[in-house]
Amino acid sequence: MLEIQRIRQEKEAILLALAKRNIDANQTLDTILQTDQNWRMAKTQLDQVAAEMNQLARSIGELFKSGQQSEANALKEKTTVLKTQEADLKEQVSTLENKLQQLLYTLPNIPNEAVVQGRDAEDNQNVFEAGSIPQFSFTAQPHWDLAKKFKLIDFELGVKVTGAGFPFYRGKGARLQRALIQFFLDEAIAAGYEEFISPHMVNEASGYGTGQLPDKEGQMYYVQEDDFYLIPTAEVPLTNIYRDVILPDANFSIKMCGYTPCFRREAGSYGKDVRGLNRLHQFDKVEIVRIEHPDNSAKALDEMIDHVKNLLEKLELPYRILRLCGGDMGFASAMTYDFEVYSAAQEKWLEVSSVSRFDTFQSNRLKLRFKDDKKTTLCHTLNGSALALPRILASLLENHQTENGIQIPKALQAYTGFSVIN
RNA sequence: GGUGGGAUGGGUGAGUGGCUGAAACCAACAGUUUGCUAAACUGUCGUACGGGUAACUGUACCGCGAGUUCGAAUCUCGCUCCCACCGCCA
Repeated sequence: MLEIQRIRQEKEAILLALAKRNIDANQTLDTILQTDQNWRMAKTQLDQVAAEMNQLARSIGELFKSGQQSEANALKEKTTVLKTQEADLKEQVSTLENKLQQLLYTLPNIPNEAVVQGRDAEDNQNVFEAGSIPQFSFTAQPHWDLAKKFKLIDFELGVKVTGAGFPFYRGKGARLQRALIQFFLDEAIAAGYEEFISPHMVNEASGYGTGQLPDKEGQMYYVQEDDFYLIPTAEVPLTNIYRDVILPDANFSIKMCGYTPCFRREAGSYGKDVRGLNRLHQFDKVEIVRIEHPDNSAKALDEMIDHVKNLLEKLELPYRILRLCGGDMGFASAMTYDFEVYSAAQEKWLEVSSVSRFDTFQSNRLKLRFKDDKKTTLCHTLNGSALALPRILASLLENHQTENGIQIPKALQAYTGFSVIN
């Protein structure tokens, strides 16, 4: 959520920045500013009336105490008019406040200067590539065939027990999965992130805090009976640890990580790239989250990128990094780097990580601030996948397949306990 | 699920209608004292929004929402959450 003060002061700049998302926010911003102005006017009036009421009430109290009944009663009469005025103004103020809040909630974050305008994934900038794409002397198989052949994943069983997009991992597939989680967590911990095991369901306030609500309402699984949402990413519980928190000084750098399953309804995306592990309703992910001083968030983002790079290199996977264009960025993000791994058998790039800075967009919703001298200032938040499992698994299977089975990368072998799947 | 208790500032906790934005203590911060540390003493010490260049000032907030009243942390109603015990379950 953008700060209203900022919209007041830098409307033009915001407009320009939002244009990178292909959004013409001119009208929305005008409505916001108009509503804000009306709100302020009503608020000022309300404050004045309230001050008058307080004054009167005090006088009446004193009169009663000194036994001046009739004078007190006379003053009482005066309050009736003020009371209706106050009620009126209160109504106005809260209506305007709600309206403003709604407007602000639906406005996405403004992209960083480095982000280019663009419509969709086509316009993303390729900023880095590493690793070599394997050449096979045989016909490479896609992971869903390999998974079946080696009994690693059972999609049909998942359909039977739950539904599409909820696979079973079994045997070496399950162990590989667990090994990856452990590997990712160990790497994150070594990089200074504190591990958390978090709830897998969150309340509504948390959904709003990180921006999933109201924007992605229909994309989360919802437990009506208790009003809980199944988390779509560990970002939600981890970042919300710091909802309504004021850090005592400006000297902080909070690094958290956590493994959780992630639940996504993926409504509307049926039929597209959903084969095998490419898109699931439940998947596993290790997330890294940072809360930083505004001056430090650019550096933090770089560190996170290096961290993910390092993971992919240890897994010996060819990958590239894209800086997302305005149109392809998430609602809350100011700048996002996507990591894509090349899948040799599918012959396409698969997104395995998304690393973003949110600047003050989340912290403004979260009311996450720090004290700087006397002032309270909004923190910056960042997060990234490090990493999401299914497509990593898919590309491990596809890229590391040989005629004698699937080779496990060295760095993982200590975790799996086996070096080949055959 | 049943019964009972509770929700006040960073923490503990007082406060049953006006003098309470809120005692006291602890923590924190600044200073004085001190050979150092400690102790002692003094002061500061919530958040948000509005107005003002500023000093400052107004308003709101004692879980949330309504209500009673000239006036509510305090009274009434509804809700939420927490704790304890019992039951059930892992």
